[in-house]
Amino acid sequence: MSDSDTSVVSRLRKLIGEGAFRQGERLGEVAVAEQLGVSRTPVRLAFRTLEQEGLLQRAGKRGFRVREFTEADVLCAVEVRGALEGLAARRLAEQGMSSALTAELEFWIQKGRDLLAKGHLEEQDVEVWSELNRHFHENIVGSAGSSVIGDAIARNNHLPFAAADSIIIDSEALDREYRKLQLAQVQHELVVQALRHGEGARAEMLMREHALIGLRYAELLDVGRHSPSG
Amino acid sequence: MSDSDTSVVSRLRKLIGEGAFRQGERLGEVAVAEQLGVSRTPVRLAFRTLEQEGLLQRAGKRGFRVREFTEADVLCAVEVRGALEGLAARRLAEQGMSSALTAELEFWIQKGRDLLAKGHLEEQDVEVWSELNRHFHENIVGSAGSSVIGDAIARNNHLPFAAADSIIIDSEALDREYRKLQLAQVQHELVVQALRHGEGARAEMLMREHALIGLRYAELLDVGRHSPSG
DNA sequence: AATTGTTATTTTGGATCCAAAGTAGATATC
DNA sequence: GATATCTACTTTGGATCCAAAATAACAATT
Repeated sequence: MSDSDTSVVSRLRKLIGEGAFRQGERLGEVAVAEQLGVSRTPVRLAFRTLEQEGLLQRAGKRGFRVREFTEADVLCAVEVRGALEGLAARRLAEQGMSSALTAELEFWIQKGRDLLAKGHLEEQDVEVWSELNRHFHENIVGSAGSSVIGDAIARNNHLPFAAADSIIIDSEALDREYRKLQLAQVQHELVVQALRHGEGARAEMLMREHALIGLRYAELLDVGRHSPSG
Repeated sequence: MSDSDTSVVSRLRKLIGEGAFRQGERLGEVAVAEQLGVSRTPVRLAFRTLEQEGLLQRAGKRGFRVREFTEADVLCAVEVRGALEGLAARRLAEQGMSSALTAELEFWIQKGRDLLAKGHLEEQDVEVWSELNRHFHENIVGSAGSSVIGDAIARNNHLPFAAADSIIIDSEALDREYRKLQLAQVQHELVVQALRHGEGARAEMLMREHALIGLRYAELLDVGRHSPSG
């Protein structure tokens, strides 16, 4: 039993995310089974899961193929997350935050302040940020009064580029990443501010904008460094 | 081959939607297989699909149980659809509509006008409305530039109460349903108006409000009929 | 009497076998 | 030469068998 099935799912998820298969490539059950060293059964089960996650598509009446993603798909997936997290934030602002939740959010906010306090970013800080960022988002989404929103976000996050913690990649340019995280921190603090004051619309819009930080802010943050054309 | 697998999935989906199983009831593979008259294999495949759809949940390390839905879940699922359809509408307004799409939407709008022109609702009108309503929504969501939004909506719609065409139920009170459809028609027309003028924010909000028509408008439409307390 | 350890039963995961459906290729006929 | 039909091969769906894991029940010991 164990999680051999989950393992096949996650192994395939990883392979697809890494681009081990061509976009649109047809995946045969036997071929994948041999490649992973298991029988057809767990592969068949995994295909159904991955189909629902959106990583595979049915190829006509026979088999599955690797889902193809365009630039527009990536942007859309990020906007979807923004819309859903924004919805969660608005609901949370409208229903009011418990003091426990307020404290929890403040805790992770403070972690962020501490991280950025030293004025620059180091390698090991990346994981710390990823951790606190995840907790921040999960606390908001998880407190929206229903797991439905969180489920929708989780399904969307199966698209490898849509997840909230896929912000950090470039550990070569730590100074640029530092400024990005500074901005993200400000956005986090503003969201909490709006939530505390019950400002639903503002919380929603801030959260939605915050989702775009991984996409649209790169060139902005390079202004004054490399190309001052921005 | 055929769609025996799909059949098991949809049969189970139907059974769950009808409440054939208790909320939170554990489903064993053998029991369900016997009940449906198939072997364990298609049931195992179906469980994975239904888990991703959110109708089943993993029960610890062993088996699945029927997902429990609260009132808050229902409201949230509808709001999620509103948020996603709103996102699609805003994107569509911002990118501009093709003349073909405009014509298509106008066509279904006109169908709605025709349906409501005679001043009352009949039994067979329900299916006609369901058809045009579906086309209206699918055209907007399908033209948002990426299938990601549509996929997210489709996954959300697997929750039996969240789908857009679950508006109509009460064929006993056709006069109330008529007024509801009148309102829906106006909302459809306003959405198209906003889309044509490139009013993204307005299109988004109209679409979002439109999603709530099945939930929050019942008492409103009863005003002046049964209980004038609204 | 309570707790722990062992055993038995239940249930799921994985592998293999068979059947059915689809696709492709070849042959025959027009 | 083109098209249509038939056949062979590929691939997936369903059933069954076996193994492993988890739960439950029972017994033994403290």
